[in-house]
Amino acid sequence: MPLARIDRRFFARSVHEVAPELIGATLLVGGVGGRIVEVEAYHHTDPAAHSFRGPTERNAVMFGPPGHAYVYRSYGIHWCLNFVCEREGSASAVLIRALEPLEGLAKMRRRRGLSDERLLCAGPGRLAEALGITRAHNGLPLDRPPFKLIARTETPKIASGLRIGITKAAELPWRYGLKGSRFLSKPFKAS
DNA sequence: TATGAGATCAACT
DNA sequence: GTTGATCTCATAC
Repeated sequence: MPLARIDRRFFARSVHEVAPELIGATLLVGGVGGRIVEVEAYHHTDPAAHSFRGPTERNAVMFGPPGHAYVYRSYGIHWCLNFVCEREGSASAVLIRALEPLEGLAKMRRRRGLSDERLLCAGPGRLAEALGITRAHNGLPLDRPPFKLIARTETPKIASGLRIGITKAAELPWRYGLKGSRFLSKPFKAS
């Protein structure tokens, strides 16, 4: 079965198209990773997006070309991984929130310190730690090593709902997930 | 099970 | 000086 790589042109579209299509795709960083089961879209019209107030030193990558990684420090402790999408007036990106671990389990467990498999990548901070994401990955293209993105081979059932952990524009339903997955950072309401 | 504190950086007021 | 796209551990119910 051909494993189609996703190249950076995939991201040259609206976040709202890209985000749900990423569910079910496989993300590997240095050969370690798994299937994407949860993402959130951050659009430039969205007060919760880092790009909302214009470019800064931190979010500069979001204002660059699509198909690159935007990595930022969250709450001073965690790293969070985003995929930059097309600018529609201003910058936008997809936050990768959870993976189903498939490759390099031992390595991920070591990095995370003997964690339950279900919690290895369930949440943006955990995911970044398990994949070894740091500032060094900020601005790297997603279609070149150490990144490897593989297109999904079938269309999964997508759930959508409210985003998590934010206070601004929390009512926007721009969180997407793989329906029924046990690797989500939080369950979606049944719908 | 549920709430609360702490860790600690960059942007914002 | 405060707050946030978070997580973990501790203590309380």
